[in-house]
Amino acid sequence: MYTIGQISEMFGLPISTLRYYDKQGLFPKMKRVSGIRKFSDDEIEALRVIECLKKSGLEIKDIKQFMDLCVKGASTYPARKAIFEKQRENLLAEIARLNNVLDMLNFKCWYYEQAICDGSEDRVQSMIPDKLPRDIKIAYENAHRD
Amino acid sequence: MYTIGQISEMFGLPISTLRYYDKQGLFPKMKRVSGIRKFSDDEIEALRVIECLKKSGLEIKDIKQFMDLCVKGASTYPARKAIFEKQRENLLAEIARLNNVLDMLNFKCWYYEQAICDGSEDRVQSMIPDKLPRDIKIAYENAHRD
DNA sequence: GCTTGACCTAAAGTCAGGTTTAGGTGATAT
DNA sequence: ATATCACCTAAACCTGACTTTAGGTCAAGC
Repeated sequence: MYTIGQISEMFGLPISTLRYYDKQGLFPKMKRVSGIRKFSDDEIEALRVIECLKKSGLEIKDIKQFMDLCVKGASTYPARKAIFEKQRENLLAEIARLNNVLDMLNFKCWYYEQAICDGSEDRVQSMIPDKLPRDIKIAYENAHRD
Repeated sequence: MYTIGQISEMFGLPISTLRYYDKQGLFPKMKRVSGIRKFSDDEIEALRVIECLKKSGLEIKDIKQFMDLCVKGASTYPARKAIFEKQRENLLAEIARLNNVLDMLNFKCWYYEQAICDGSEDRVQSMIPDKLPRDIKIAYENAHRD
């Protein structure tokens, strides 16, 4: 059993954040002794899950939903799996999007490199979109595909 | 020359957003005729750049900085290139992070699949971390690497 | 007996990136 | 001449995830 201050140290999270998470219902099993929060192994595990789910882009209210499912036992395994599967779909789409953005940035870096060489954007502008070098053209096309 | 309503249609952006961008200084060259904004090709190009830079995760104030560089002419090509290069570094790091998160989600999906089969988490818990199947173990390790 | 330190609460504040509201101007249509 | 429409402004409001503030409890040390 740990106090909020000890948990704050352990996870490198401000005490105010831990109290905020508690208020949002992220520690549904947490006990108190004369008003003071007692963090047990359950809450430590919950915090690890919270950090994971936050990294994956889930909102607090969705994390709460997951925590509530956890309390309800084995019958909620499918629902919990569904949350992770949906988030995996979201993440795959996001990674694909970011790879297109990366191509846009690659194109822009190349563009300004040419402009710096030439002292103007005229030549490089005139190359868009058909006279670009092959790999740059591919990046340009990826960047402008939605 | 277009009105704010026409541009709103063209880009599918609310008028309020265009006014907000203007207020943030994202159209440094924009003209007005008796108080009314006139969007020219310059502003249309600016909007395309804004959408690109926003997709890449840049904040409004950084986009403003870029727009201000554009106004200052060819001497700012290196500074503009630097902005894109820095953002490319950020994005590469973000994509790498998201790939680790993806491994975490893959692991969690597998975990609950096993738990659903077994009707409990006992067996799958006991496999962590050394008795996991090879590809799951790799996902688990990637997910827990920072 | 009083200060310090760790805990507690409710409520207000912060930040980004907008959106909404309330009120105003000027051209066109009935 | 009056209603409507597209534009304008400043300022308030919104959301999410916290953080800060102001005030309160309680045990330990001097």
